[in-house]
Amino acid sequence: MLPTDNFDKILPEKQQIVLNAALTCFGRSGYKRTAMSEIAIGAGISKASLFHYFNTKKELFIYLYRYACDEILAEMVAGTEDLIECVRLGAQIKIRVMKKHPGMYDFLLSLVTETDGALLEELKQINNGKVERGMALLFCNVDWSRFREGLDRTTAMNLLSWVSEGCIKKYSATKSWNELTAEIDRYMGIMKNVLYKEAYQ
Amino acid sequence: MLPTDNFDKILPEKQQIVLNAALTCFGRSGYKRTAMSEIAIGAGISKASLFHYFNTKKELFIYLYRYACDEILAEMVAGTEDLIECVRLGAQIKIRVMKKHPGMYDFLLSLVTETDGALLEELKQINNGKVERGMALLFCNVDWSRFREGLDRTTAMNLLSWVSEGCIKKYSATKSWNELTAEIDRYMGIMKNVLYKEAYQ
DNA sequence: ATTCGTATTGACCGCAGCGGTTATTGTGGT
DNA sequence: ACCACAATAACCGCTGCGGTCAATACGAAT
Repeated sequence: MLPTDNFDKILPEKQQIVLNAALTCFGRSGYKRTAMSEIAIGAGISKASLFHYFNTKKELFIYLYRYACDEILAEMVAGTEDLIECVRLGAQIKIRVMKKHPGMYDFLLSLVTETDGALLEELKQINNGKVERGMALLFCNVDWSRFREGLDRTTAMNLLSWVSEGCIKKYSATKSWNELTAEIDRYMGIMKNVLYKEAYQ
Repeated sequence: MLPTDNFDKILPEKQQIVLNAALTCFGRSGYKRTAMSEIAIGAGISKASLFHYFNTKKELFIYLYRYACDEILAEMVAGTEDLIECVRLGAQIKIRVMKKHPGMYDFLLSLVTETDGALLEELKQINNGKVERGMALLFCNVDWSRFREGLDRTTAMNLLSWVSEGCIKKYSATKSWNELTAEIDRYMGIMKNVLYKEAYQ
C-alpha cells in the first residue's frame, strides 16, 4: 500500500478541501507550529481521518509541496520581450493559482522562513530547481533596452514586482479576482510611462 | 510596588536588550505562539529573571505596546505639501525606529494579524487612536493637485507606499541604514517623474 | 572577613495541547 | 443479515508552556 493510498481514494472535491485547509494552516504558521487538529477542523473532518489519509504530519507536508510545485509548473508559460507584460503574466499565474488554491501562494512563501533544516533538505530533493527554471523561462526573452537611460534592470524589476505584489496583497483578501486583474493592468500601464522609452510606451 | 518596578530598576542598556528581544519574538510569532523562555534566551537572561521583571507574559506584552507607541509618537513630525517628501519622511521615521529597535516595526505590524480578542481590546484602550492621529499629521498638508491628470490620490498613495515598503523590506535585513536611505531617495526620485506634473518635478 | 539585602537562577510543578493509535461506530453494497 | 471499510471519539505518552520558589551569587557596608 502506497503512503497516501487512502487519500487518493476519496472524492476529489474532498481532496481539494483537505489540501486547501492544510495549505492555509501551514502557510500561516509554518511546519512545526501547525497542528494536525487545526487542519482537520479547517477541513471539517476528524483528526483521526486526517491521519487515516496521511500517516504522518511530515508526509502531508511533503505531499503538499510536491502538489504545489506541480500545480505551479503546470501554469508556467514563456515570457515575451516586454518586461511589464511578463510581470503581468506572472501576476496572472499567481491569480490563477490563488483562485484554485487560496493559501498555496502563502504556503510557498512561508518556506522562505522555514527553519527545520532536515525538512528543507527533503524539499530541495523534490523540487530540484524546477520551479526556479520555470520562473527564469518567464523572463528569459526580455528586451532590456526598452528602458529609459539610467534605469538598470534591478531597479526596474524591483519597482514592478513591488507594485505587482502590493496590488495582489491588497486584493487577495477580497478574492474579487477580476477586479484585481484590472487593477494590475491599470498600475502596469502607469509604470510603463515611468520605465520605458517613449518609443515603447 | 508597581507592576514593572523590578524592570525599571535595572540598567537601561539591559532594558534595551530585553525589550528588543521581546519585540523581535512577539513580532515574529505573535502573542500566543511566543514563549517567555524564547525571549529570555534572546536577551541572554534566565526565564526566572524575565518573570522577575514582568510578573506575567501579558504584562510584558502590554508594556511593549505602550513603549512602542511612545517611541513612535516621539518621532512623529508634521508633513509638507509634497506627498513624496512625506512618504520619504515616513520612511525615515521607520528607519530611525528600526535603528534603535530592530523588531519594533514588525511587532506593530504583527498586531494586524493578532487574533486574541481580549488582548486587542486592552491595546485599543492604551493607544486610543494616538498613533493614527500622528500618521494623519504626516499627510494633512499634502497638495494633491501636483499629480498628473487622471491620477487619483489612492493610486498615488498605493504606489508610493508599495515602493517605500518594498525598499525597506529589502534592506532592513542588511541593516545598512545609510544605503537604505539613499535607495529610498533614488526610488522616490524616479516616482516623481511618474506621478507629478512636469512643473513640480 | 563577615554580614546582609537583593539580583539572579536552576530546578521544579501542573497543565494544555501535540502527534499518533485504537476500539468502536456508522454506512453502502450484496 | 452480513461484510468490508470509511470515519471518529476517546485515549496515550510526551513535550513544552506559564509561572513559582528555594538556593545561590554578588556588591556594599562594617
